[in-house]
Amino acid sequence: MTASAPITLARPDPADLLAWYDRHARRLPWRVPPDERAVGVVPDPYRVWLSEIMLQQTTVAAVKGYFEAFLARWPRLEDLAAAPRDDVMAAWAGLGYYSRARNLKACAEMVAERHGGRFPDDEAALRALPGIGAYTAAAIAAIAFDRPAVVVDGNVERIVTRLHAVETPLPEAKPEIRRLTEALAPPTRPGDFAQAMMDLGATICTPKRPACGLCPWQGSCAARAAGTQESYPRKTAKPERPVRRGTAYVAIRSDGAVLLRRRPDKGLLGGMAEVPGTEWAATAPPADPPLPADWRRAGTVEHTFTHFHLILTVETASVDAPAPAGAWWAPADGLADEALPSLMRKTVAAALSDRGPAPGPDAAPRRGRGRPRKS
DNA sequence: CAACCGTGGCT
DNA sequence: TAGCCAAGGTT
Repeated sequence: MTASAPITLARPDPADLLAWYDRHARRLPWRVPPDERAVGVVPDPYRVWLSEIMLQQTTVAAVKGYFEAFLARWPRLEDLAAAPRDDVMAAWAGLGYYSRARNLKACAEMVAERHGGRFPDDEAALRALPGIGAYTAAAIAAIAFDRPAVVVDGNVERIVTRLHAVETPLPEAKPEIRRLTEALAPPTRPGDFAQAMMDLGATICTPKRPACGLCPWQGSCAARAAGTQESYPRKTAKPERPVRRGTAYVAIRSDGAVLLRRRPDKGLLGGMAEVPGTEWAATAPPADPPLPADWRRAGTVEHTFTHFHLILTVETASVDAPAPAGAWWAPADGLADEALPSLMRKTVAAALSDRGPAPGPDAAPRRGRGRPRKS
């Protein structure tokens, strides 16, 4: 339900937003800016798709380096389709939500084989590809092909619930928000309109302390009129995160190599590499070292996932033995090329730093993204 | 359909 | 600084 707005509140005009976008569009590596688009420059669907997958639940700041690294290494869709899956997983390491990387690879292969290397331009066909849901299908259709698709993401939800002071909490409010967005969308420039909404949400209509004084719709916003903009969108309370505990074993060979294994494809960190360890449970599981050795405690690593907090006891030992079945020794200078998620990088770093002063090139705490280097 | 699935930037 | 939370998808 929507609060009744004062009659002095003008209806938000999409033309005002597009005019704002023409002047303030962010320049992003995957974007064709409005002045170029107006002159007939068309976006590369491969880049639009790659950026949209990376941007799912992920900030622009975190994506930029990865996007550029992927594009440099796999400039075209066929390159990505032909790449070894482990290379793609390793390049994705640190970005999170690793099913995206698995689906990215599967999608590239599917488009290469079943669509002749060209992305389809309609929502239904896009929606059928792995890793592409309702939002991403609409975003690619609108941005890459300028098709009149209605794009509803977190930015749009925030903007629209503020404009109309929608009292229904998310996710209940989604159908209502979609109707309001459809009513708002202009018949022209669907790609620019979608990107304008995202830029507005990212730079003006921010979750906290929105810059309403700079907003092209400041005279049309019910929440702004009431001074309650920060309270939208309403959300149902999130459950608190339980704690899980486990032990990780960092075996270090005399040449510095580290023992790794692969996690199963499904579930948490699926398809990624890890050091051997116990299960993670509410009560610490019993010790289960991968090899007989003189294990000693190297420290503790804490890591917060989306739905639980992990406290990992790190044990380490010097081991010179063949790798157990299913595991392998990763050379010390090759760890950067392994598909190690951030948790496991922290875990290995804890063991190496405990091991004493032999600070490798990256024993120091990483600032910014430590991951996306070259290759 | 609610639960599951990561991480780092920013306040 | 400790939370908060981001251009969602899949099952």
